[in-house]
Amino acid sequence: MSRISEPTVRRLSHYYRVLLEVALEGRRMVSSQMLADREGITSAQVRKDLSSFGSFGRRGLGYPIEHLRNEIRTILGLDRRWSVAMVGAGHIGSALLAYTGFEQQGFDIVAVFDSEPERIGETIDGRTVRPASEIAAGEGWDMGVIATPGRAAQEVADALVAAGVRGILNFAPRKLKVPEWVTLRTVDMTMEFESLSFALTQPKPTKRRRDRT
Amino acid sequence: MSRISEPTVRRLSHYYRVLLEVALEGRRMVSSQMLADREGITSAQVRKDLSSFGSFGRRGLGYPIEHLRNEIRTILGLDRRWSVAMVGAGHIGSALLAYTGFEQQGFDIVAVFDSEPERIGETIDGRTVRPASEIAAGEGWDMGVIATPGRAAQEVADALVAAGVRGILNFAPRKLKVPEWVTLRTVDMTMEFESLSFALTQPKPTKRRRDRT
DNA sequence: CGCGCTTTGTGAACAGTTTCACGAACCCCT
DNA sequence: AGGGGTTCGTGAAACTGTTCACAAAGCGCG
Repeated sequence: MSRISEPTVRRLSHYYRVLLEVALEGRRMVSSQMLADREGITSAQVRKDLSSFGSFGRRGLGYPIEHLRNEIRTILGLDRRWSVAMVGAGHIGSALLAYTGFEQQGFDIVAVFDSEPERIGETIDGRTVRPASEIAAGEGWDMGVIATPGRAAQEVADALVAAGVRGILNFAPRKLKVPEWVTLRTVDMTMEFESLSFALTQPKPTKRRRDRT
Repeated sequence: MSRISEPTVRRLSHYYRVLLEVALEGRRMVSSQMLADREGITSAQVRKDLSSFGSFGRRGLGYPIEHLRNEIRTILGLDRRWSVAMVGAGHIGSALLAYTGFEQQGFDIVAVFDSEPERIGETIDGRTVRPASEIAAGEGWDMGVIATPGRAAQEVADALVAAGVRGILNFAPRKLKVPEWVTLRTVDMTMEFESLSFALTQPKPTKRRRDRT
């Protein structure tokens, strides 16, 4: 019942998906061992994670899939819808807009902005691209996604903060500064490549830790 | 001079970029404090990171930018080119193909595969899309990128392993199993959204740790 | 009902990472 | 050449996260 750590949260996302899978297989209960196997982690880890927000399992039986899934949904805040502003309608932005998975999870991308004059007014997957200057006015978005080139990222982040978002997902290869009440997550694909490059460069088959995701 | 930990490697990527920035500002030396400020971390962290692969700094002066940058380039394996196979020519795959930043860092996406018959033969940014069945034959790629729907991901990963890649960057929202000699990195955007959603759901302004990237 | 089997929940040990704190090295100025 | 100011390198301490190991709970079956 203690604080839920960041690594635990990330694993909860996985459990949430695996639980759907095993539910579809017709099961009602699932053991920590089975979850662990599908995740490539230890069963102790699973139990510790799940125990951090309550005792749902039954000894000798495992965890009730439906109930556990509902709990996780609540913990992760997936029992509501989130309104999201997307900034940057270039390659990455469009790709994200086209992906329907976010909407299925409750993330509605309700506005799209770009600073390229020629893209303004264009329609992408049903949303009209608007000028970046309109961001700061804000329309009650919960989160913003930054999919612009690196040089514009900080400026956009500032505008999103001004617009009142409380969370930002940044795909630009830049460290951004945001006030402490705004949560920032950065996905830096170049860094991922470099991390791979490092691992492949290591002379010894370096004690290669399991994928940290 | 000890082992370089994964968190350190990720920060090295950042230092590498920041070093370019400060070099362009005309400096020759940079202090751990200055690097730390731009990264939003502590100077002690920077020194620990850099000391893990040698002593390059000069007390009282800081680190020589050019030299340090070259060191990091070597450590990260960015002093050579890597050949990369991309699997999945959908939205995400195309977006990655269109991004020129990877090539600039030494990552050459030299082949593109897809399983959709209608996409085979299509040309995306100069590369012709080939059928996924040809992956396993392999052409000496160093790495593979998986940008397919989740259900196809494991199959693709197996093919890439058969093709002899030693690193895989996975964008599909799935845990993949690969042999221990293959390094796997997963970028799961849905999980990033869920992690944000969790942070925004927390009642208290939870002790919100700085962006871990 | 009692025994054997399974599986949870958790304190304790362990491992890995970050921060602290301070001696040593180095520059610059007088 | 000496003193003051800066900054590195690094052992030690603090912290965070993972794994271990085992008592307790619960089922099924004879």
